[in-house]
Formats: sequence, structure tokens, C-alpha cells
Amino acid sequence: MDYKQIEAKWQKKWEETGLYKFDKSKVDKKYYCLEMFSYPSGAKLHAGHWYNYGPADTFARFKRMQGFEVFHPMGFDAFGLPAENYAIKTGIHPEDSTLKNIETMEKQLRRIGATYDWDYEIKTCVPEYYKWTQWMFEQLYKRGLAYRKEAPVNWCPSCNTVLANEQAQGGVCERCGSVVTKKNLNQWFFKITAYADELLDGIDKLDWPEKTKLMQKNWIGRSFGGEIVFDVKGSDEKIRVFTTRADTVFGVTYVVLAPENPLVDKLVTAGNKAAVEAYKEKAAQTTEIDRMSSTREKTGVPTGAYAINPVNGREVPILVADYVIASYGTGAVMGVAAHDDRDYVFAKKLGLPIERVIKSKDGSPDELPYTEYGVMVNSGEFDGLESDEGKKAVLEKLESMGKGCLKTNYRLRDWLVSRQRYWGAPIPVVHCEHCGDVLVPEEDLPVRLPHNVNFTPDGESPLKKCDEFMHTTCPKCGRPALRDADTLDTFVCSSWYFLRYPDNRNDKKPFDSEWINKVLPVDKYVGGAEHACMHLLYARFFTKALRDMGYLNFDEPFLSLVHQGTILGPDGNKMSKSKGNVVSPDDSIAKYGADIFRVYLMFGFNYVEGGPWNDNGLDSVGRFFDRIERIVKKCYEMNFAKDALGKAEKELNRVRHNTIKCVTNDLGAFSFNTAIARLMEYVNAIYAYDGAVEKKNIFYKDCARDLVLLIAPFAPHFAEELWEMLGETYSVFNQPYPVFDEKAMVLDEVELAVQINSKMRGKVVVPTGATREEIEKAALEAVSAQLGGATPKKIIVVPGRLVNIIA
RNA sequence: GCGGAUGUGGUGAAAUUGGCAUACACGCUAGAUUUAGGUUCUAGUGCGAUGAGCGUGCAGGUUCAAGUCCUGUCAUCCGCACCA
Repeated sequence: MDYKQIEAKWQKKWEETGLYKFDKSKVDKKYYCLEMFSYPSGAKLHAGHWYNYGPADTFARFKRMQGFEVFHPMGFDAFGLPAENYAIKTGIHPEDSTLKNIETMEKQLRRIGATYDWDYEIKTCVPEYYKWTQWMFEQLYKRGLAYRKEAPVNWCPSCNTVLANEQAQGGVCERCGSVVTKKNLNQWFFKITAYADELLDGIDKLDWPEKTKLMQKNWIGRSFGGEIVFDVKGSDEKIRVFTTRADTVFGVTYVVLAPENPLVDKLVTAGNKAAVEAYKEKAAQTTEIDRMSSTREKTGVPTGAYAINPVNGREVPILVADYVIASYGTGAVMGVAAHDDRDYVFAKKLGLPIERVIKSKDGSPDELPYTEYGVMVNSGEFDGLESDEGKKAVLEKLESMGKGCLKTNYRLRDWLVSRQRYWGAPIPVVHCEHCGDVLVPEEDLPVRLPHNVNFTPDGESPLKKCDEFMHTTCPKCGRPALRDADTLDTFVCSSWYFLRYPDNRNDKKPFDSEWINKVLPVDKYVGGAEHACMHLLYARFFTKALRDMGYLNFDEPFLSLVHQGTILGPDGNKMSKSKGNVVSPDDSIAKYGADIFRVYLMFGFNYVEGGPWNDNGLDSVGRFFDRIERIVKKCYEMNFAKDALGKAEKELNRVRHNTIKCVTNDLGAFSFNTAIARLMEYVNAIYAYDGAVEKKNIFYKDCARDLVLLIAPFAPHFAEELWEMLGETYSVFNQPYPVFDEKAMVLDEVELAVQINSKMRGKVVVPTGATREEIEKAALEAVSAQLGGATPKKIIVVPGRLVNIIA
């Protein structure tokens, strides 16, 4: 069979007949199957795209044949840094290169032979889309979920530019390798922390990989604790500290402020001012790499001021140290050296006192620092309380004194969405001297991204240098004003695209709520695991915020999630140009066609694990296809007997129904490799029957027909061709997927393993309905010689499996 | 440092509640068919020369029975990174 020819043939036919057009009238049977959309930074689809999209399409086809109306769209996440960097490198404008790349990728995606309905395509970089991205920003702003504040950004001193977080991974500039520092800029944030609790509590209900759920939970990082107020000696200032271990409060021997904490300047004494200033200066210059290292030596300087411990009135020194993070909790901690590893190291280094206030519960000797829960000692009225009740008791007491309260903190920070970059959606805000930050009125959206801009990075937002963009009038007072020069993080675009697909042509609204509530949520989402704490979290946040605004009636965007594994280079390393181990799918597809390539990808790997590329498996899939083609052809040309079914037919029928059962289960679980193994077994069983039986029963034809139906989601073009060969009418994808018959799978007799003292000693065949006594008898007979007349002490019978004779 | 995962033949990988370890392929060996084949078919293929036996990273444990459960340990990978 000429696979390339039949692929062209069927792709044309599918297109002409609109086979994969989503039928809106059947939305009650909808199944929203979505793959993370592609990023058109490179010009071509690589093996990873195929590995994501090929198997996911098999799943979509399977759902379709199961009777669902599958909504399966595709689009392009077209804004973003890689496209811009590519433009900087090549000198081609990102708009031109991106649109060209999209065109190429669309063509390639069609060659996968997937069920995408291109009527619903999305490109995030076109004004028709980013108009609504800007609209999203405005809604969040109106609800108080978008705000602007001074914040440090990543700064590369060598490239003289700000960097996105993704570009500064590991504290090193992605492009030049320089060490990244921080610089303060006025930045837009989305208040994702307002949803921290719901984002956390909703995770358990999701059908997502456990690993991903855990990562997201840890990322949100909720910790229950309390705030404790320390008065400052001789001052009206107060220091609030956050702690999860209020039971250790009697062991406080000092208090530490983060260098960036504004209290530092207020509290520092004249004699310590110079040292503290120097320390702050040094901390500000500390690189991201060093700041991230938990193994680095702890440093700090005293402020000269003293804090008063509210539980015992004790005066303790106040220090500044950069192991305290300004942005977490209150930017201040109480130092309990005896019961915290970091405080212990710090106290040792600076010669601060260390005082035990917790002992192990069972009284066994323990060493300091002792960070486990235990029993309170040296803690006045609280002595003898265990840590968990002690925590509560201490905070209750402090609360009654007005010196503390229960408090929950999160590791999650608000989402910084400003990017000092060109290739993104402009932020729809005007800065007016008189009116402050003013939203661009909805009817004036989109704020268009100007084409003619010098986007070479030089430390300023590129748009700032574009006068005709920057200068505008204030929508409120009409006086001259400036636009916001930053663009939105690309992750903003991808936080709502799945809502746009079903209503992508709507020019009045981002989507029609009534309609979207029918098509959403996404039933199956397939994409890379690298998005666990970014895109997947942001999209959940958007969904919840839009729900609270009344636009959506569901809580979660993606009910069920699967991550495909990574296809590595043949050397077992991640594919990369620098390693020279990149495998292009183009050659394989040219030689074998899309179907064989897809099936190879599904058969050769565990889908969620991936693994190193190895192309000698392609031939074996090719042989598998040949075997199918030969037997279907033969079957079509054959004359059949119409006798009753014999033993051989029964056996083939059993394999047939077992195959249907297993393949159905496996496909539902994204276990493509085992599904294909079962199909191979079925083909082997058909050949065995074919070789053993002279005059084939007419039922044989049904077996061949089922084979084509079963294989259809995996090899769509091939299956259409075979379906036609069998004389059936177009299309095989309008057929229901075969359903198994439990009765056909019941055998007349079963083979049991016979063990003596748990060692394999033989086999025995018994009738399916045999009683326990009959089975025991048959088993004893089967191994009587080896038993040597000994009377068994005990016989264990596992029906359908084995008999274990304990002698 | 913390959290999570993985470890099975020469290779890719399978294995419901604990129940015949290595399904399905690749590769390899021998043979048959064909004008030729990188075709097709048959047989074999965990280790061990045979048998006994031994075998799921390593060491223990529970059990009639462990790849699967428990304890410890090593290796690799991923995520977080002083979160009080």
C-alpha cells in the first residue's frame, strides 16, 4: 500500500466532507479534547509535537467512535520571547516570522491527519484575539485583581536589559550567561493570592497526575501559624513576626528583620547605622544565585535596638539578616535558636544565646537544635503542654493581650505580568498626570501593538521609544498622557485561550457565556509537565476569577489532565541543537507515512514516560500494517462457510472480545503501547485461525471488520482504506467502536499452575465451573509423583490462577 | 537540605486485589520458501553446558505466596530552594 498516496486521498476526503466539523446541535454529547497549543518559535514540528498530538488524536478519535461529539481545536501561542529573540537574531520582524511559521506548522499539522476542526483556530498574536486578552486585564483590574507596584525585576548587567523569569533561570542570563541582579521597576501584578485557598483546596478533586497536583500544592505552600507582636524598647514601633511554632516563643533570644524591611531604618541606632547601611547595600547587590543558595553562610548585623517578648517581657536584640525574606510573611522572624536549624546556625555564628524550651515527648535525650514537636519546658504557665496544643494556647493568650493572632501564609506570590518586551499584548492602561492609571475604554480596544518598533533590547521597554504609540490622551480628562510601555506576559494569553476556542469568531465579547458553559470545561487536557506551576495554575486562577465575575458557571478549566513524556535523542539526552542529537520526524514520515509514524510513537514508549528515540521500531510497525492488510484483503476475497461455530472459532472469538475489552480500557487510560500489543495479539490469533482452519466460517469476516474498527483511531488513513476494501461505506469514523461481550470470553476450561510449597511443579487443566474439591483432586493427581505419597498439610486454591500444596 | 518519582532480559517495554515474572515487539540463532530481497513462514531465545537451582538496583522483614506490602540502603531523574 502506498501510504503517502492514501494519506493524501483521505485527508482530502475528510476535508471535502467536513467529517471533523463540530456539530453544535450535539453539544449535550460533547467531549472537549484539548492539547496545549503550539508555540511557533521554530519553523517546523519536531518529534515532541508529534508525540503530543498524534496519540492525543488517537484518543479523540476513540471518543468520537464511542459516540461523543468531540470538540478538538488547535491554535498557536504566538506571542512571546523565543519569537522575539529569533527576530533579534535574524532581523526578521516577529510578526512576519511568526505568521510564516504558523502557516508552515498548519500545513504540517494537517499531515498528522488529526481531527482538528480548523474553523475554531486561534492565534494569540492577532488583534482579534489580544483585544480580549486586554479585556481580561481590564476585568481583573476592575475587580481589584490587577494592581501596580514597585517591584524588583531580573536585570542582566551585560545585555543591559530586563529579563523574564523564564529567561533568568538559575540566576543566569539565558543569552549571555551573566549573573542576573535585581532592579526596581513599577510593575503590574495579578492578585492570584486572593484565590490561594480555593486553588489549593480544589486540587484534590481533579483527575490530574498526582505528581502535578503535589507540585502545585507545594507551590502554593499554605502554612497555618500565627503573628506575634514584639514591642520595641523605647519606641512606638512594633514588630510583627510570623511563626508556625508559637510553642517555642519562650525560647526567643533575638528578632531578625529582612534587609528590605522598612522598619530597619526606623529602628537602627546611630551607632549601628553605618554597619546596617553597608549590610543593606551588600544585600541589594547580592546576586540571585547567592540569594537562592541555602548552603551559603549566614550573615547579619545588629541594629542596636531591642524588642520585648510579649510572653515574658524579656528584651532581645533586633538584627538585620538576609536569610529573612522580605516578601514572605511579615519580613521579620523571631529567632529561636534551640528549635530551628537556620536560627541555630545563625546564633552560633553571631554568638547569640540558645535556650531550650521544647523537650522530646518520651523524655529521651535529644540534641539541639531540636526541631520536632515535643513538650514545652521553661515556658511558665505553658510547661507540660505538647507542641500542637501549646501553639494554640500561646496564640490564644497573646490574642487576649492584643499581642498576636492566628494567621495563614502562602508561598505563592502575586503574578507579575509586566514584560519590558515588544512581542506581546500591550497593557491597556494610560498613565495620566492628573487622573493616575486609567483603563483604555472597552470600545477603544484593542490597543494595537505597533509594527514599526526598534525591539533590540537596550534596557528600556521597546514601546517606550515608539512615540506614536506612547503619546495619547487621557480617556478621563482628555489631556495628553502616556500609554503603559510594557506588554503582558505570554502566559496571560494562554490563561484563557481554551475559553475562546468554541466562540473564536465572536467580535462582541470574548465568548458567549451561555454557549461556553455548555462546551467547557475541558474534559481531557494533554500537554507537557513543565507547566505544572505556571500555565496550569494561571488558567485555574482565570477560570475562578471569571466565574466570580459571572461569566462562567464552572470552577475548574481542566477536569482531566495527562502529561506526555519527553522523547530524548538517541543518546538518551534531551534533544538539542548543541548536542547534535535532534531527530527530525520528516525523514521517517517521508519513508513510512504518518500512520506508521504515529503508531510507532504509541507503541515504542510508555506515553507518560517517553524515552530515547530509536528508529528500528518503525520497520516492525510497517510489518504489522502489512500483516493486517494481507489478512483483510484475503478475507474480502474469500468464500465462507455458514456452519455453526466450532472450537477454533470460539477461541478466536474469545481473543477478539478480550482485545476489544483491553484496547478500550487501555485507550481510556492513555496506555497506547499495551493497546497496540493487544491488537498485535489479535492479529496473531487471526493468523493462527487462518492457518488452522481450511473452510473459514462467515464469522471470520466480522473478526476482520472489528480489527479495522479497532485499529482506526491509531491509524486513521490506513483504516479508511481497509474499510473501503471491505466494501463498507465511508467513513469508518462514523462507526461505533466495538463493544465486548463478556460471555464470549468465558472459556470451557482453565489451566491452573500447581505449586508444591510455593514452587512451580506442574500445570493442570480443569473445567471452568470446577468445585474446590475437584480442583484439589486434579492438582494432587497432576503432581502425585513429586509428592511421593506425603499427605499435604494444607492446599490453597486461587480460582483461575493456581493451586499451592503445602506438604 | 526538603519533596516526588524511577530502577525488571542483549534492546523498547508488560504484569487487576500480593497469585505461573518477562506479555507485545526489536535483536539474535537455526531451518523452510522465493529469480532476488531489508519478503514471508516455522522453531528457539532470562541466567545456568545439563539437572538441581538462581533470577525484578542492594540488604533485611511480613506471607502458603512479594516486581507488587513494610524497614533500611544505593543510584539516577524531576520539582522547590533559607517560606520562619
